[in-house]
Amino acid sequence: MIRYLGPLALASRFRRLAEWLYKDGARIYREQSADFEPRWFPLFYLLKESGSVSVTAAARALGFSHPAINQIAGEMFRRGLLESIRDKKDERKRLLRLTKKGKAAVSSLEPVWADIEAAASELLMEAGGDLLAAVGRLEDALNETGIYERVMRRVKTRQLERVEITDYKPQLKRHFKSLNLEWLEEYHSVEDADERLLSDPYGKIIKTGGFILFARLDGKIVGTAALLKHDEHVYKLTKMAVTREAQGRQVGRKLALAAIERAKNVGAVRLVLLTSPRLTAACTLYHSLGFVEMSSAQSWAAAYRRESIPMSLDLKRKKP
Amino acid sequence: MIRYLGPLALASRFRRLAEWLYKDGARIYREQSADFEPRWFPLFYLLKESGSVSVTAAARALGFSHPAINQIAGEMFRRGLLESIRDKKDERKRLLRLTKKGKAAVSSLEPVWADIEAAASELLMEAGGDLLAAVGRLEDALNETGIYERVMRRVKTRQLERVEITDYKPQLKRHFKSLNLEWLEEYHSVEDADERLLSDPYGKIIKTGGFILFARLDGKIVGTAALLKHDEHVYKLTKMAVTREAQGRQVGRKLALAAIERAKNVGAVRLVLLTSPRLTAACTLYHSLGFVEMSSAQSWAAAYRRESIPMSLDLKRKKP
DNA sequence: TGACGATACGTAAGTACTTACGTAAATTAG
DNA sequence: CTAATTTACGTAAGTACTTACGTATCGTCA
Repeated sequence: MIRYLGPLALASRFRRLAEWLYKDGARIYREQSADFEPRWFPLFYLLKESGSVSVTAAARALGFSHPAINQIAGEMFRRGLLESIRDKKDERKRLLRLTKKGKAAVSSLEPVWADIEAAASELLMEAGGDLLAAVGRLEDALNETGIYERVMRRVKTRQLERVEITDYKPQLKRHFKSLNLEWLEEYHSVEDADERLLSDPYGKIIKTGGFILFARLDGKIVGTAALLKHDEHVYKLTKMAVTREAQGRQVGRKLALAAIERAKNVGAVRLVLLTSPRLTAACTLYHSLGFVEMSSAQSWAAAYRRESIPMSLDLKRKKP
Repeated sequence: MIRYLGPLALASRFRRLAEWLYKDGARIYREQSADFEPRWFPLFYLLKESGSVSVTAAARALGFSHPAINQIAGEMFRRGLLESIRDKKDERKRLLRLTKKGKAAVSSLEPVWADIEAAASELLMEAGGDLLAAVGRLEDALNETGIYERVMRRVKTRQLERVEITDYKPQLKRHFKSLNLEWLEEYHSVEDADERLLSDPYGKIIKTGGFILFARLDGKIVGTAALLKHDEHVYKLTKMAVTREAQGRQVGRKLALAAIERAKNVGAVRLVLLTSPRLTAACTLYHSLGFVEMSSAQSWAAAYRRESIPMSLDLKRKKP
């Protein structure tokens, strides 16, 4: 039985429950020789209570898409239960309301509705645990944070844990160059300044008091990042590159987190970087880590045309 | 909000919950660049656990229709995740099982499943009230007695209450004849014996110690039944007729119940009747009231060819 | 053993929604 | 006051199932 699959199969079970309820509802109306479909009920009830409602207003109120309301309204119109008039104040709107026949149908349907309601209540009582309230709370919880966000949070921490960070070693030098070239070739042209720096990472970065970090995933080097020493208190995060296949696996985040940690450990109070608004993923990452854009202060400004947004992170302040 | 509609809109709410879960599931797999649909999960999981399963066996196990399994299996086959072989022992059966690629996919999917499961558990925890168990009990309750049966039970008692029973009065004489003629003309030809009895109900039925009852629905006479006195202890229920428009509204049941009550009150110990197997609704009614078929005892046997099944109710015995 | 209903499967079409997209009216921006 | 954007609605097509139905194979009973 599907029940053993636990929460994973909840969706299927909910769907099946809905189907049972609909099917039995249809059978009940048919047996009562009432020309009425269970799926009409929400709109029918809304119109009974509210008088006249526009298509999208009904959709919002009932939690359906507007074409669904359109289709249901169409069927009810064909049965003569519903009519529509253009809204005088807003010619786009079509106000739906029950016809005389529709209102008459209410009184013959109401006892059946009452019976269905009573039967459903009995059923919920048997199920116990105040199912209705629990479902309400489930909807609230989902509204606040969807399944997607909840799962992704877990996926990301798991991925983050899979990434290993290692320091610069001479035999990793080639990766520093190749990863950055891969990135440069995709987004820009490779310039002389790039070429010089990438060919001598030790001399240009580490010897001047900076650091180079590498990220390893499943034993393979998939990303790198450099910390360039600007002065005693300020380091610059630069030359961050993650290979295409490993993107979206939190490699960049792990590198950035490691860089921040390292900067703190060597007594830095501020971390700066340059990025481009075109690199939305990077910008989102930096923002989420606490970096803020610096509108002024161009003293250490762009060495390359492509880098247009300077960002800065205060290492002394706690994260909000 | 739809929530105000209470249990009546439960079906819609379940459906929407299912949709949310599916949609977010799809998004998660997509983002993980896993070529996997949430709807495959139940079959995939079943095959992972059970090795190889036939189409209908899978459908039964998962609670889907077999075409659903067929379609899902088709998609998984096209992706190379699933293969099928004919069952050697039963050439009709097609055994589904995961391919090498499918089994390989399991290991990459399992961590994601674990994350989804954890997120779902968290969600259920937030919803509280042990929703999963409550849903299980709801399914059990529905399996035992469907919504349809539960509602119809209520509908029927309500309808039963709406029917009023009155005794014979001269001004109702014409209804006794017209109701029975309507019935006779639909199911048989009208014979002389019918004609004579229907034209003189007082003389033929009441003067000989019997009774005639009428059923009134919304002020209109819609049904009738007669109790013919056979001897001091045995009465015969006959000439039961309900007009077409009022059928299915418990008029016959109310008449029969009133007749039983009346027979008891005048000291009868047994009620007999003749019916035809063709009249399934009538047979069901009589059975449900406790009448049993008499295979022997033809002493008071059929006066009319059309009535072939004699039935009898012991008025002294309590209902089982 | 040969006709018979039962079972397994495939295919087609229906259902109750959805997303996607196009048009017209209303609102806002410049 | 015109242009651009937003909103309301209708239509088309997709989705994830279902029911309905046709065909092939299987047990079984006279």
